[in-house]
Amino acid sequence: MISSDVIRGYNDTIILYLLLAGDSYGYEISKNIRSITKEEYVMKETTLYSAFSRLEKNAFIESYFGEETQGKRRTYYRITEKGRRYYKEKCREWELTKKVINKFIEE
Amino acid sequence: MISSDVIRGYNDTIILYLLLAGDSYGYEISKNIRSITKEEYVMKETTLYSAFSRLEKNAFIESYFGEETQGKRRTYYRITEKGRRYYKEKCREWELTKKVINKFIEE
DNA sequence: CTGTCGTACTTTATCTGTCGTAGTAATTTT
DNA sequence: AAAATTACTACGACAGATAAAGTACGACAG
Repeated sequence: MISSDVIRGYNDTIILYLLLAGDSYGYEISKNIRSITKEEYVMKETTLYSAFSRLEKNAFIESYFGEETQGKRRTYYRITEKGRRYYKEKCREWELTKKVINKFIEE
Repeated sequence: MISSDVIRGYNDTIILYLLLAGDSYGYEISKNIRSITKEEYVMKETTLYSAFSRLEKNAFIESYFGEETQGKRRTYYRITEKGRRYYKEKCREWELTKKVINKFIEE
């Protein structure tokens, strides 16, 4: 099991990555994370939705309502230019973080 | 700069790693982290000392007073068997975490 | 036609770890 | 004599994760 304290700080990055491939909404993103990681990481609902509002507040994503005429209305999210830049920054940071933590890990 | 949210959850592991090499105390551990990471990661004092008390509460480390006859008295820490097991567990977790996060990172 | 399951999301409240600020205390360097 | 270094403690604030519960709609089984 992966402790949430580790991925904390990368949940936003994970969401942005999935939005790079196209607009999406909560439930779909959640399912994509599960399938991509083969259930090794499952983002909790509340974590996901609170990440959305944080990302939107920071203008890394924008939201709009879907056109579904049936079922519950979806809130779609689109990554912004600022979001793309942030994502790239986090990718660079990740490479550094890996190097740093690796120094304290024995295989 | 490495954001603390990323390493959060590995601070304990970093401390345990350094204690594997022998008993030590706050200030020394702090300096060792700086030098090992070439200042790329600097653990804040308060973070460090609060990690000590958490680790001790969980019986991953034990403390004892140093014998210095001068200077401020040091609190030394020793890793326990339970601490060693926890450390190994975190190492395995780290390998999995790397794999998971890497799936969402573009170089 | 009722209950359950799957989809999709919201609200509230709590917990944990980090960190800013400040203070204590002794020694060493300038 | 002042400033820097060593070594640690106390307090309070904050952010992100999460548990629990609820809302809302459609589909499908019995």
